[in-house]
Amino acid sequence: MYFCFMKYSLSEENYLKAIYHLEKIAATGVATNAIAEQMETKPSSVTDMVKKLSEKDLVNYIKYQGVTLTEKGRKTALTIIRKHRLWEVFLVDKLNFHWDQVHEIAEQLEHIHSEELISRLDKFLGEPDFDPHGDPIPDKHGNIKRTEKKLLSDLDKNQGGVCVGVKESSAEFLQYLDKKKITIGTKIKVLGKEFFDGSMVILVGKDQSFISKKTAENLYVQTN
Amino acid sequence: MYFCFMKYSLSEENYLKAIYHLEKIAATGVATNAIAEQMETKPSSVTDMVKKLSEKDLVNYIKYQGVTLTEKGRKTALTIIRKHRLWEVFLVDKLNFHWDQVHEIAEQLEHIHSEELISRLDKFLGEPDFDPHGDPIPDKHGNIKRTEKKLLSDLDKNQGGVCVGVKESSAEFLQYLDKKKITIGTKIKVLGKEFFDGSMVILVGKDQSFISKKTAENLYVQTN
DNA sequence: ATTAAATTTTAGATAAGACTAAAATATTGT
DNA sequence: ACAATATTTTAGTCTTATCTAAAATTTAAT
Ligand SMILES: [Mn+2]
Ligand SMILES: [Mn+2]
Ligand SMILES: [Mn+2]
Ligand SMILES: [Mn+2]
Repeated sequence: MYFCFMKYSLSEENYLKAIYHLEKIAATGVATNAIAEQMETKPSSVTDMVKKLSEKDLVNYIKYQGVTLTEKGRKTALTIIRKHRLWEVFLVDKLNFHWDQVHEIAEQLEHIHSEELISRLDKFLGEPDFDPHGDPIPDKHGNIKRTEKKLLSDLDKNQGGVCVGVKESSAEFLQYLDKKKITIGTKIKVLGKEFFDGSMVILVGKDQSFISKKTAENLYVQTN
Repeated sequence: MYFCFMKYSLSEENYLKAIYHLEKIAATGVATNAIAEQMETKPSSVTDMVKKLSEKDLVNYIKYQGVTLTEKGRKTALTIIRKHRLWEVFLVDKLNFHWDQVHEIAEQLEHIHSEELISRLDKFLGEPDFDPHGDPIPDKHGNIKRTEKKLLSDLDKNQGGVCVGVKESSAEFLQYLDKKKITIGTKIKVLGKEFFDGSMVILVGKDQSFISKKTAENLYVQTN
C-alpha cells in the first residue's frame, strides 16, 4: 500500500470521516443507517458510496454486515481530521473567532488539498496538540496523543478537575457553557450530586453553579 | 437585485472568474472559445454553463455573440478574486510561502464560503491593498484601487521606476525573476533598449542585468 | 418456528458538469 | 457573391452523487 497521496472527492472524504467517528462508538461494523443519519442522506446512497470506498480499498465491506475502515481509510480520515482541527485552532487563535463559530468553516477548509500548506500551518500555530474544543490533533502520521480524561458526570462528590474538552460541540452547548463561565482550562469541583436526576452543584472558579446530568455527560475533565 | 448572498458552485465561480479576466482584454463580448481555452474545457461545455449563468442573471448571453458579465456577475467575480488575493497574502506573509507557490492553493481557498472569515482574515493581514504579485485586492464592495503603472517595455532609455507587479504570474516566470533579483518593490532603471529585438539592459539595484522584450512586457513599474 | 418489523440492498430516475460528433451560424478569402 | 473555414450550438452520452420505490435479508416478537 505504501504512501499514497491520492486525492479523494469531497463526498468520499466526508464519508470516511463519518465512518471514523462512528467506528469509535460501534463495537461491530458501522451500520448503513448510522452512516446515513450522520451524513444526512439516505441509506441507499450510503450503500452506493460504501461500495465505491470498498473498491478503493478504503473500507472493508460485506453486504448486510456494515463497514470498517481499512488502514488506508483510517489514515485518510485522520489527515482530514487533522486538517479540520488545525484550521479550527487557526480560526480561534489567529482570527479571534469564538469556539462556537469555527466548526462550519473548518468543515470546508478541511478539504483543501496541500501537504505543504498543512505542514506550514501547523508550524505557524506552534504545533498545537488540541483544538479549541479540547479534541486531540493527530500528527502528520495520524498518531493521536491519548490523554486521561473523564466525563464530569463520572466524578463523585468532592472530586475536582480541569475542563479539557467537550463531547458535544454544537454551538448551542458551547454558548451555554459560556454563560456558565466554563471553557477549556476551567477548574471545576463537584460540591454535590443529586441521586434522583444526576444533576450537580459544582464550583466553577469561585462561584457555585448548577448543571444538569446531560451537561455533565458532555464535559470532559482531567482529575487532579 | 439588492444584496444576494447566494452561493454558487465551484464550477460557476470559476467560470465567472474566467469571464471577468477575459472581459478586461476583449473589447466585445467574451468568445466561447476564449472561455474554453481559459477553463481548459470544451466549447460545448462552455455553452452549457453560459446558459446556466444567464438563467441566474450572472451574464448577458445572446447566441453566437459571446457573453458579458452583469453587475451581479461582476460583483460575484470580484468577491472571489478578493478571496483569492487575500489568501495569497496570508500564504506569503504568514506562512512564508514563496510568491511562486501560492496560486494553486489560493485557487482552492477562494471557494470557501464565509463572509465573516474573509472579513477577519482581511483585518488579520492588515487590510492589504495588493497581493504578492502586485495585483490589487478589491474591497468588500468590489471596488479596486486603481494605480498608475506601466509595462517596463514601454519605458525609454534612462527612465526608471519601481516594480509594482507582474502580468504573467506563472511559477516559471516568478522563479526567473528571482534569479534576476527582481521582485515587488525593486528599483529598476532602463540603461539601454535594443531597437532590433526590444531587449533591454537595466539597472536592478546596483547591478546591471539583461532582459528580453518578453520579460519587459510582463513587468509592471511605477515611474518616478 | 413462523411471522412481523426493521435494516439493507437493488433497480431505475434525476441533476450537474463534462465529453464527442454533427448541425447551425458567422467570418474570410477570392 | 459564394465557397471555404472557423466558431458556436445542439443532440446525445457518460460519470458522480443523489433520490424513491421495491426487493432482499436480518433481527425481533410471538
Ligand atoms: Mn469541528
Ligand atoms: Mn473541534
Ligand atoms: Mn493567483
Ligand atoms: Mn496573485
